[in-house]
Amino acid sequence: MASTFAVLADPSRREILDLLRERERPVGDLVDRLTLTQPTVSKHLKVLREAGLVEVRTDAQKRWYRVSPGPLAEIDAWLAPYRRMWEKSLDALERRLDEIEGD
Amino acid sequence: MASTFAVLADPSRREILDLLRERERPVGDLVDRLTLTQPTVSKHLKVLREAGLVEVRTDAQKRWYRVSPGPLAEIDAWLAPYRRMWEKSLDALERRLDEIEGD
DNA sequence: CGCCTATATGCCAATCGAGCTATATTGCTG
DNA sequence: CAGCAATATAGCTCGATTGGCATATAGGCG
Repeated sequence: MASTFAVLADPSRREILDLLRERERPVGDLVDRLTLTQPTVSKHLKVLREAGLVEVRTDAQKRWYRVSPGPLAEIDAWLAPYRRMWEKSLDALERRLDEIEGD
Repeated sequence: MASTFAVLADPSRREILDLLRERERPVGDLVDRLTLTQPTVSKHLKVLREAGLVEVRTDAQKRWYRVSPGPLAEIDAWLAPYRRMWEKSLDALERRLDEIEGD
């Protein structure tokens, strides 16, 4: 998991993931939707691939990329022990709102 | 949320958060537990503070740091739409295991 | 006030990462 | 095979970031 956070730290890569979450896409499709050159997009895809966050399928010259969510599940697991902390805060917020509503 | 991932990308900072998750701690306590110098730890704490991931309480010369989980909840929200993707995979895995068990 | 403790800040060196342009590679098609 | 389309790689630059050492600041204490 070590480097998954580092991979997700880049906004362009998160944007790519968000696009691939909708559907599988070839590289050119991503280039059209981002304000980055094709080589830059390919480089980000390589990083995402090596981190296990996307997978490729070859179809003639096209490479169809799709999300591979495994590492995201590990991030989720890292978050788990913190989750109760903000749930507690949210509960407190809810109670406050209930109080106000009660007035 | 933009930069929260970048802040979490550094392993030292994640380690600091993990230590603070157990309990509130003064800076010197963190320095003792990490292989970093005091100025470096203070610098990481500054980054965490500015990202809203920790809060400080002053007590004479000591500064007690604790986790402030708000930004983590935002990470969790970003993950949400992906969650069904790996839950689906886990479900498939479970079904496979059930099949094997059924043999 | 002088000194000690605890923490923060300034400055520097080294490294890393993102983006670009130019070029290589791979596969189809006439 | 020539040529086009789609993608990948190489090489470069610039800016950001990490970590350390030295030093400043702030708060007790004798």
